[in-house]
Amino acid sequence: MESLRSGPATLADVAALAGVHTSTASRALNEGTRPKVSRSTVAAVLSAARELSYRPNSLARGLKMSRTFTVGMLIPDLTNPLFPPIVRGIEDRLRESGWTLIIANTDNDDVTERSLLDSMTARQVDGLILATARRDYPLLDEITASGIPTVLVNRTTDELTVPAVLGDDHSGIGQAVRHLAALGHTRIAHVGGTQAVSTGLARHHSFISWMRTEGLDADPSRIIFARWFREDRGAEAFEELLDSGADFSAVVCGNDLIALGVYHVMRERGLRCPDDISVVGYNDTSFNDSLWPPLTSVRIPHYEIGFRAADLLVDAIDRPVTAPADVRIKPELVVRGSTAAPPG
Amino acid sequence: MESLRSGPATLADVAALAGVHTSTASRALNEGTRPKVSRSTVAAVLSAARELSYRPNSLARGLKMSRTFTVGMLIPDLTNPLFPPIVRGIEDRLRESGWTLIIANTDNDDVTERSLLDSMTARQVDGLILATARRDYPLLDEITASGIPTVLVNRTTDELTVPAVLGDDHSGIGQAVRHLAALGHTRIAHVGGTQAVSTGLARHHSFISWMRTEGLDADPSRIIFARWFREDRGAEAFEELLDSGADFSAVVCGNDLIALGVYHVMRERGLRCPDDISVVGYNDTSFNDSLWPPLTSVRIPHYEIGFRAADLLVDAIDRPVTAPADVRIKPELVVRGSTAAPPG
DNA sequence: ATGAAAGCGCTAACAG
DNA sequence: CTGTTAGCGCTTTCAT
Repeated sequence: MESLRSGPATLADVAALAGVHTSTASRALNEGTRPKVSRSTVAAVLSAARELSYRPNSLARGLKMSRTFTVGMLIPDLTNPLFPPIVRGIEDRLRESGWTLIIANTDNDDVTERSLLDSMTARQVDGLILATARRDYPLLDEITASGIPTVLVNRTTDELTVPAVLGDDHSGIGQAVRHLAALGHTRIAHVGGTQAVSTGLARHHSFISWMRTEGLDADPSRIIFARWFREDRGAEAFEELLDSGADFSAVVCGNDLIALGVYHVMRERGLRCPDDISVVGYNDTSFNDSLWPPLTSVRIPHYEIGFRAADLLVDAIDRPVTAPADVRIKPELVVRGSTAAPPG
Repeated sequence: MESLRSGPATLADVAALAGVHTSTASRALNEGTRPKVSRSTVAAVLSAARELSYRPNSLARGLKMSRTFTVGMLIPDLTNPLFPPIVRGIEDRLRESGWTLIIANTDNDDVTERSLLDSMTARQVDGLILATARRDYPLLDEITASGIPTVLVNRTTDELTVPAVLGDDHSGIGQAVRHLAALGHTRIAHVGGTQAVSTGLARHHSFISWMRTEGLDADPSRIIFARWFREDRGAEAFEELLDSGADFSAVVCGNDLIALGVYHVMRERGLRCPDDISVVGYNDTSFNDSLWPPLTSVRIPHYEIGFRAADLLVDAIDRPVTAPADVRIKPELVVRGSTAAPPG
């Protein structure tokens, strides 16, 4: 029953084989319009479609319906272990509804980001998920102005014009600080991440706030920021902290990579973890329990964050306008070998 | 100069503003056909396009040209740290030529894989990059039959019907074995990965071959396979090897995750690395130098592998048929603290 | 319940 | 060099 046409079967082929008009075939094939077609014709069309292994051309369909069932996602860099689970969560949720994801890496470059955005809108994506937000994020205004449904993930902006799905940093840092306090630490340091990004700021503020709650002194001399969420930047900052003569028995890090930097510096300087200094990471990205000592860290359910973000987006696309509300997912402290009672 | 139409500007809008016909506008906008249009008209069209921030609708264009400038990629699981750098390499190369990548995770499930493939062909992808190949991979026949240009990456099949870009496992394992031999090891074990995948088999065969080349005994009792490239499977296999009473002073692992499993078991059993047993990993995925001891591993240039694969694919799409030739990228042994001279 | 006809936005012959 | 015409494959009024 091979047709002579080259290439995959089209709706016209199916219609011809079923002996009906293309419009009827279309109605029979689509869930929504199927009731308008007689049972017998539906059967005929469906069997014709199966026989020809018909797959609707989503380009044609998208052109007609001005809906592509495609979502674009911008991330800083996929090789940051933070993002793959988020992406998986998004993909899995999107696939449930038959949507496809296009991701692209911006490498934190504004020009790249804008050009990628252009290419995505040219591809008529139905929605956008951005993991690239900085606290000050002018690009977002243009995007919202364009009316394309958008959800932020993992990070948010200072002005909340768009819904975001994030880890609850206040809760996470609280668990870290309380854990250390319970072990008997009173002089706790913080090596934070860049304050240009919402997570860096939130963890920093939460640190101060929880220290006070615990009745501890959030001494500014024990707080320092890595210039970026990277191991080398973390090492740099921690060295500076040590060299400043700051006096502490534990460190809460802005993320795991910063904690790795702290590990390196400690090893170099002959400081033992946790004997001399306890260390807590953040995110609990892979491999923490293969480190030595295994790193105590605040585990963020990244997969779920992605999943919820996609959920929100699909909603936003279906429903025109909903008020932008953030979703904050609760993290959980995973205690491992890098934290113990303070020395002495 | 805002038009009354809602939504983004179309070619017709640009043509109207420039005072020419759409076809002329189209010719002026496209590099290839631009020479057919007078200098002045080109200028008028271009300026009109800029004024309206015109972006060609790639759906319409794709429908017309039956070319979408989109490539589909299938991977087992993005959260395996092996894949992000490959994906980055592919994306970066693709972007150079204005192509977009769609990736999807199969979780090693055949049914999922087929359905994802369907959805990609429905989206009219111009080419496919597969990181999901097993040595026996019937799906590939259907794909090649469909005529869609395809490149394999990281793994290949037994029958080579399609070009593949891979790490040179023979070279990599050779470097590992020679390194250990040079340190004085003679009784070297191998905890390989699954033999259902080309890399598992190639590394295993290369191990035997290089042992012989070095004049060492590739004793089968020192060779065992993890059921999968995972830490728990690696631990499982290594325990079995130890329990079998095999006698060795070094282990070459099928990949880093298996090596992590080996680390865990050694720690549990009070074996010291490298004092009692030297360990070599494979792939050199992130974090190896944050482990303790830092893991000696064969570094595969994954980014470059992805880049070359995309290169090959773009070529294959432009040029109808080229003979399928594999590209094998040379890896490099990174020596760290997990390897040393044998005890005694 | 089905067919006819129009059109999404674009490019590609084919005139002129 | 430019305009006319047609059509990619699909959905969707509008008739019937």
